[in-house]
Amino acid sequence: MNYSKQREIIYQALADNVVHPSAEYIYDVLKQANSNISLATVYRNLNKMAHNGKIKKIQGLEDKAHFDHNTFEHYHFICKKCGRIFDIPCDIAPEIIKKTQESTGFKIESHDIVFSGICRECSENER
Amino acid sequence: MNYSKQREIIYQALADNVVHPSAEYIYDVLKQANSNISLATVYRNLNKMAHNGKIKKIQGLEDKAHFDHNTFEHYHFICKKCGRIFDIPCDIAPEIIKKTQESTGFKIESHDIVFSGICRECSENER
DNA sequence: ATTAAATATGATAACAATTATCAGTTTATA
DNA sequence: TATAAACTGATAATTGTTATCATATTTAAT
Repeated sequence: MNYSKQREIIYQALADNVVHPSAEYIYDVLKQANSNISLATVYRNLNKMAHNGKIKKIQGLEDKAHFDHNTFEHYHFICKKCGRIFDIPCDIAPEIIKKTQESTGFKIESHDIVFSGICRECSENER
Repeated sequence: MNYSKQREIIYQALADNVVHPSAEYIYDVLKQANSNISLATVYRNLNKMAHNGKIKKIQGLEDKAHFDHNTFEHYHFICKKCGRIFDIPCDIAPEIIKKTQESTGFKIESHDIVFSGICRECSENER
């Protein structure tokens, strides 16, 4: 894999961003920053980086994929009301994985946990 | 929700099936069984049944959704080689949920865990 | 049984997210 | 600096899924 300027700015846009953006969102951000990047390039590089573990791809309840530059082990919560995605720190999973691997004989290389429900803010706004 | 013949045969096709089929797969099965069912009807009813808890929708690693008539709590493993989806029984999750709910204040309504890697069979075939 | 309202259907058009294509450009390497 | 490999922008194509709509089926009330 060669160096590429576009991959660099895509990663930066992802890392600078508080939320967990979609490919389209990153594309819009970069467009507004006067880059003449192509949407295909955004998809290509996000997938490439997700593939080799530089970033994480979040594919869960929704129709489109989201990305996360945080690669330390954590999970996600999607709010059904506002659609926001929150990080969920978690340390119980290693047990599950070990247990599962032993009982099934499967080689587990990755795993994802996606919770969904109503976030606190939306829950409070409800009444 | 009214009774419907089509929903009945869709559920049967799902329940009779060993694998975790996609909507398209169920459609093909029913087509070959001489039903003149429509693909839209398959999608409509799978989603409806998933919505009211009669079946489970698996949305995870792949590009398309899969369905499962097993509604007891369990998770899934997707083999990166053969693409098959396996059930993973699991009883640790309730702890995670309680913990997460307490620490975040989020109301968790559902969750999904998708493991991926290489299944035993593919692992053995590798050498 | 007959009717009327609600719900479901098949066929297909529309849609949104993503990927493939391809000619031209950039990067790494010899 | 020449060459091959990798990357890019523009956009066409693909894929999974949903919307539309005229017709048919189901349900409940007469």
